[in-house]
Amino acid sequence: MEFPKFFDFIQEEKKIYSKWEKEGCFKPVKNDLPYSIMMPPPNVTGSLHMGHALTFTIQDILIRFHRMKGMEVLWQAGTDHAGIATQMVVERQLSEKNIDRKNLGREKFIDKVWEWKKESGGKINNQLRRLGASADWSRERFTMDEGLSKAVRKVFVDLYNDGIIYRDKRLVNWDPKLLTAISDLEVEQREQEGSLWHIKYPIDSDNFIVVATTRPETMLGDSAVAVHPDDSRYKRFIGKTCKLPIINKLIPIIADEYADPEKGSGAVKITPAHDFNDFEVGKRHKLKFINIFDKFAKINSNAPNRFIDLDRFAARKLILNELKELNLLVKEEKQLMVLPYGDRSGVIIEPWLTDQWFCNAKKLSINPIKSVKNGHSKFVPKQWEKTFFNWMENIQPWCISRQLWWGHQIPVWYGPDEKIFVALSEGEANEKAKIHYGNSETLKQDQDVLDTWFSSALWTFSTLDWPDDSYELKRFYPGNVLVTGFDIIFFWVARMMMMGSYFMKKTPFKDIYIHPLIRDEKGQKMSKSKGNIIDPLDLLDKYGADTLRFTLTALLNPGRDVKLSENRVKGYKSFSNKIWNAANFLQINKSNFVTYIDYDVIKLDVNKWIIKELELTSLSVNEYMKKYLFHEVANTLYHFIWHTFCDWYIEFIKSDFVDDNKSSETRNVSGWVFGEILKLIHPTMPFLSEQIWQNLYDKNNFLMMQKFNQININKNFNESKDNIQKIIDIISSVRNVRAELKIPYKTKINITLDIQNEKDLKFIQKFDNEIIRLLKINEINFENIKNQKNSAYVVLSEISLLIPLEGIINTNKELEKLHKKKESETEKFNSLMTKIENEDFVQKAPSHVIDDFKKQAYDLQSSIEKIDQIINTIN
RNA sequence: GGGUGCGUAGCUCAGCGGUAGAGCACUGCCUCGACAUGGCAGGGGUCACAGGUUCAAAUCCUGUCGCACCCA
Repeated sequence: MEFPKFFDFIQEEKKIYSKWEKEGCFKPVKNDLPYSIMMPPPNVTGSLHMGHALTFTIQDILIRFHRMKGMEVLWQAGTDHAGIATQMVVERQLSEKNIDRKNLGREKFIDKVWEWKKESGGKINNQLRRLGASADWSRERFTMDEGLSKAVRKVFVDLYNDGIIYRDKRLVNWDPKLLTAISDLEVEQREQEGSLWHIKYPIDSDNFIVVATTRPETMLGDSAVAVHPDDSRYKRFIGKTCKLPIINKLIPIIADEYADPEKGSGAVKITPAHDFNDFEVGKRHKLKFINIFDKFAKINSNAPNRFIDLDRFAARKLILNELKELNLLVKEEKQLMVLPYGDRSGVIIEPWLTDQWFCNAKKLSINPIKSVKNGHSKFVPKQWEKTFFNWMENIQPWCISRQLWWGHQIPVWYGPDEKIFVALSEGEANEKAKIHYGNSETLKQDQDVLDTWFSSALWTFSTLDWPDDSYELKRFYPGNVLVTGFDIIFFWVARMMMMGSYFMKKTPFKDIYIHPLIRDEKGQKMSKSKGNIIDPLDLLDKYGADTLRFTLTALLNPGRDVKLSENRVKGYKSFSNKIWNAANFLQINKSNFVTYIDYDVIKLDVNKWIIKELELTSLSVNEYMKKYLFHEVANTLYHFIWHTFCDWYIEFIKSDFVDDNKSSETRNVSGWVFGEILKLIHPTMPFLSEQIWQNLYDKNNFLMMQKFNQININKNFNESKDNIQKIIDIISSVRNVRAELKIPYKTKINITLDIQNEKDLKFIQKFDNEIIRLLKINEINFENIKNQKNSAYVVLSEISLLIPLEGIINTNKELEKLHKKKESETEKFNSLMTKIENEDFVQKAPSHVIDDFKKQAYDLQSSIEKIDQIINTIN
């Protein structure tokens, strides 16, 4: 068979993926042990970025790995409906056709959104396919699906009946552009330069109090001035009133610890309806809540006429001008401050007093906190627990209503007298109303929708058909692990844990693996404005999915951000190529691509050795997978495949293929070991490995559906492993001498090996042909090293090696080297001996350390003695 | 201001009580029938600094300096 020179990933990846999908490889296969990951649903408007590439690569590695361990694996896929983002996208499209959402009406608008979704929503799912994600697309869910919507309504009704959801008038983060409340998490705190204005509030004809504020326009809604109770400057004013300029009404001067004597003037104006801190102060002191903004953040009719309808920034200008004229503006200080911006709209968020639906997150947080504390849910790395506890223990009421059209309309109906009916359906609400009023009344459903995260929080069980009882629900809840970046610990982990533990009585995942963020090569966050974005689709085109996946995996060490540069990806491209070429080599040499071998019939040491190394590698990979140490998985495989298998094993066996006594065993072992390599690398490099498997092993059965072999060597292959290591050491040291002395390979040399140990001698003699071939030397003499001038010497612990260099090289240099080596070994030996002779050490150190030190000292001593002998023979 | 990490080879980082490792980069040699996206070999580090604990510290503790991120 003609083996293509390169893996044509552009052509093959697509073909392989669609074969997998067509054959149903991504669906769970019934088995004893379930394994499930609930894919955190990407936003339906989203498109693949580097963060997605990382998080879904990790998930796919875990999924493929456990599938190949023979578990019943479900990777639940889907997207969320992204209320604000989607509504914005569709609105923008409509406005291009000069259509206003409001003219269209709610129903028609929602139809438009569904149309959009059908055409261009969820393109990220196809991008995930390109990455190789083996999610069960046949079970794909969308948070607006009927089933999931049913779950949303049930959760709302239950939580309302349990008193956890309630209606309240509170300050919310109001987005005056999108005209909706948004959550704390959708508010971005941006640092920028601003001003602190000091303003006089007159007390009487002689006295005034200076307040400092960054938002003078809000003084239209001031209801007090607060000072610290212990602030001696202001103590005498507490309980008095001052005149609020411009409005010209009297407001009280109150004592409250919220006023910070160090900050500004120490006196602070209190605007309870427009600041979160002032809101609390206002409640404590029973102040008036004066709302001065409308929903566009323009001044409303609670302010004097000339301000009405002014935008907040225009109002600020006017107020400052008037204060200046009144001579009440003391000074303006420039300072750095942090302002809240809506992450979708990009405008400054306004704390605004409105009626909203809230969820008592405090109550819901109790069980998740418990289950992390008692270990039912574990954070990996553990340190993230602290962040989680910190957030959960200070959790605020969760505002769940949004003033949007796209989303789950709140299942609440109002009677003519505003009486609330909470029900699973309109019909049920009507029935309740009939009972309440005694006759049919027209009800009006709440116009608001629920926060997207309200439905996403149910993802771990709503996708498994809850509230219906299904096989999948019983089988795959709770999931094994949640994989996510730390930036959404709060979005995902916290909310899903709250809802999961409330409705399913168990937290939704056993492990919570938090991975780092991807940054550019300088460690900067990738962002459009910085122009440092690396597009994963671009990398997929240039290097293929396997290489991108392997790169991400190799760079993924816990606790540190991933600094990615295209050069790193380029580097790992060579690794893909190496694997491809190893396959090519084995194929040329007619390896048997078998999937079973009998360890008991293996005789050759190289074969025992490589199987032993494979076993060790496989054990490490399993250990590292269990601990989510993906960089170790990648490094272990990289080292084993490239250095152990390709650099040494393949080099060793080249001669076996032409040796009738050895070729048959080696063809079996090389083929089998390589198949196991393909299995081990498959979770990280699924396409390349599958392609080689299809070409060489089994056209009819996919690699991705194979099971790992339990490599359980009943015979002891350790001896071969140690012996082959000796051969490797001999070869390396001769190469070293050759390179150091610059002896070209054209110059043929001989070597002499002086091996005292009979067993070693016999073993190494068996390998003389391999050594001669790999070193390109003439011959090996096995004899005691005698006095011989003009030679190079190497001392391995129990083997001495001599290279006669008569006429080839000047040996003075060699002598120098030997002296240097003796010096350094003597130094090491002495430092060991001081330790061994130290009584404290002998008494306190564990015995295995002492033994180890003694052995090291012994080895050094015999090595030094040998060096001495050789030096003597030369002299 | 509060919190969480991090300062180890030129770069990116492992190691986290027993005397320093990897990948890349660099240097030299090599077209030898798998692979130049390659092979062989090599140079390079008082493990930020200062104290302390210990028989033993890159590793644990305290402090200092520097950097990053999160929350006010």
